[in-house]
Formats: sequence, structure tokens, C-alpha cells
Amino acid sequence: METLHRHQLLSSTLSDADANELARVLKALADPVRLKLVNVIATSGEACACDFPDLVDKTQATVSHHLKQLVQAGILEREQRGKWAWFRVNADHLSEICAVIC
Amino acid sequence: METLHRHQLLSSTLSDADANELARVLKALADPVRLKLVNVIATSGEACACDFPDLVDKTQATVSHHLKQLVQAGILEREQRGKWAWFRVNADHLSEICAVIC
DNA sequence: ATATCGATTCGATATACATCAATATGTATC
DNA sequence: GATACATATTGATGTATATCGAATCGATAT
Repeated sequence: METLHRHQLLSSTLSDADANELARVLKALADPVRLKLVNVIATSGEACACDFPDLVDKTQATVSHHLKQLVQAGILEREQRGKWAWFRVNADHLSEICAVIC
Repeated sequence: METLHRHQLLSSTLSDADANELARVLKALADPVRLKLVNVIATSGEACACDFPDLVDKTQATVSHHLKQLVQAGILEREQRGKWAWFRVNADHLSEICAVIC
């Protein structure tokens, strides 16, 4: 499942498949560490993974785990530059999620 | 923590407290059963708890547990009418959440 | 008061998730 | 290829959560 429609939550019937898909994406956002990561990346435009452990006060392994979830949910995009991994927010996807809830 | 501001996630710095609060509310939404409940209640205007177990195919105890979480997160409002409990969506609160993400 | 019916809470269980230390993988540079 | 550094994965552990059956609470009607 990957297609979600505007206002679906409040004014049209949500199928089981849509409910599962929406829950999956919201679950990826629903964590304080991941929200901080998204916030830092969004306000910076883009950001290097190397800075995150200090920023959120978690180990490199934990940060990597959270970043993976955000990428898999389509909220972040990853780009390798030399040895560093850079991340950007997928604003379009985030807008879609928003549109479904609003 | 209970005050969240528009566009906070994408364009202004999210404090730890705000991240925790936002995560708490999103977590309440981020479940297929709870999304279905919110959807049914929203599209119906209001709905009686007595109808939910069949609708989402879960026991009364499970439904009650999910409803409690949604009420505590401020997403639903509960009203007792005789022996039945009726629920409505708190649209204002849902808009606020939305505004923070969008 | 008591019997009935809806809803919540309690107790138990199974699964999911966050976290970290250790290890592995990948990407340069020498 | 060997070394160095950034990131990902693995394995283990503790905590949170979803779920249900049973017990309890609340409200109504008899």
C-alpha cells in the first residue's frame, strides 16, 4: 500500500490497507529522537549523519537505526558523499501524510 | 507540555519537550485500530462505543483500551449517555497536530 | 435490592521496539 | 592491500504495547 488520499481520515472511509499504511508512516514519526532528527534535517536543508549522535545524545548505532526507519517510511532521503551520509527531508511525502490527517 | 506551534517541525527548532509531546500524540494515532476508530467516529460525527468491537474485530476490552489512549491524547472526546459511551473527534486538536507537521 | 447490560480495569502473555556494545561493511587515502 | 574513519548490522537486553479473559464498576430498569 502506498497511495493515500487527502482528507481520508476525517471525511471518507479508510480501508484496512490504508489504515495499516498510514499507521506505518505515523509510527516512523512518533518518536522523540526521530522527530528531532527530522527537525534538524528540515531546518538545515540537509545534514550529515556524523553530527547526529551528539545532537540527540544517542550512540551511532541507535541513530543509524532511527535513520533507517525514517528512510524506509519515505520521510528522509539518503545520499552518500564520500564516507559521509547526508540526509534530506522528502517534503512531498510529508505533505501527503499531512493532507490525509488534515 | 501542551503548546505546539505551527510549522515547528519543518522550520523552527523543536525543543526536547515539544518533541516528546508531539511524539506522544502521534503515537496515539499511529495504530491501525485507532485510525479506524477515529475515521469511523469522524465520518459519523459521533459514534457509540457499543458498535466498535464488531467494526474493528477486536474485543470490548481492547477497544476500550484504544479509546482511552485517544481520549488521553486529546484526539477524542467521551460523553456518557445512559449506559452508553459516545465519542466525537476533537477536530481543533487534530488541526493543531497537523499544523505542526505541515 | 438485584438483575442486566455496557464499559473499564486487572492480570497475564506475546510481540514490538529502543538502546547499546561489538562486529562488519563501505569508502577513502597512503 | 593496509590503514583509518564513517556508517550499518548483529546480538542481547530491558521496556513498552497490543491483546484477551475475567473481574469490577456504573447505570438503568424491574
